[in-house]
Amino acid sequence: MRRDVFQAIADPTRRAIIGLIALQAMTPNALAERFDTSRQAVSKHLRILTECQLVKQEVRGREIYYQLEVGKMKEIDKWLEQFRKIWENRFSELDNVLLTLKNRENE
Amino acid sequence: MRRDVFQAIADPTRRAIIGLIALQAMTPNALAERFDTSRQAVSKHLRILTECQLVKQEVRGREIYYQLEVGKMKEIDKWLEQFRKIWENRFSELDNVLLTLKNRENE
DNA sequence: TATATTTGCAACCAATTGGTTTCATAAAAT
DNA sequence: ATTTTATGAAACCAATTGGTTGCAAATATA
Repeated sequence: MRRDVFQAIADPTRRAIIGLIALQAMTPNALAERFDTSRQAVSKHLRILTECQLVKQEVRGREIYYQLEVGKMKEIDKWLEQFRKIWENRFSELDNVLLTLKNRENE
Repeated sequence: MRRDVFQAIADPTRRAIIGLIALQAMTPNALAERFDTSRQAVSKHLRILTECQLVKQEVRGREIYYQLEVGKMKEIDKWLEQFRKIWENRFSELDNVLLTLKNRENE
């Protein structure tokens, strides 16, 4: 079964869960209240997030607090790095095109 | 049908395609040679990438050159922004512990 | 003109996904 | 001691996914 960060963040509910537990640890029940699905569905999402180490658990009695493993998010950032270089350079490329067009007008 | 950037980058083959056409525009045939799947499979990936505007086409005779719409990648970057703040401020280490403790107090 | 090349699309298929309901277990509350 | 609460896991299901093969259309080449 493929379990990586990219597959994990593909689902909108999971992205929302990530957004919530990034701010503070939450239990499955507390999370489920925020969504329009069953607690069990949220539990399955948490299992997926756990499997790709995006989330860690802290057991407290019968409750389990889930919290984001923020560092894992860097994996996405790392992959984005190569494109960030490009889109930052795009500005100068665009500028060059505009300059060329402007120069042609002046001839 | 859900078509967003996050779903698009979930597939490893699509991520590889994105990586390739980020550097230079390529035809479906040229792309297919780089992978262990059929041209049609690559074509389907390109369709998905097109549908979420991650890719633009340039028709040249019977060939179609696909190129990355780099700006669209910023959407991922934008989503990551909120977490970048956390991991850069080493917020994840100490303060999340404090948040958890605060959470306990509130019960 | 006839043939080869490049491509997208439709039909089909097995595997995966995200959801459900039902159940068992463990901890807290009564 | 009994009941309530919190949770994960299993069985099931419809929809989606990523792949295939077999077209048809359009462009290039002989």
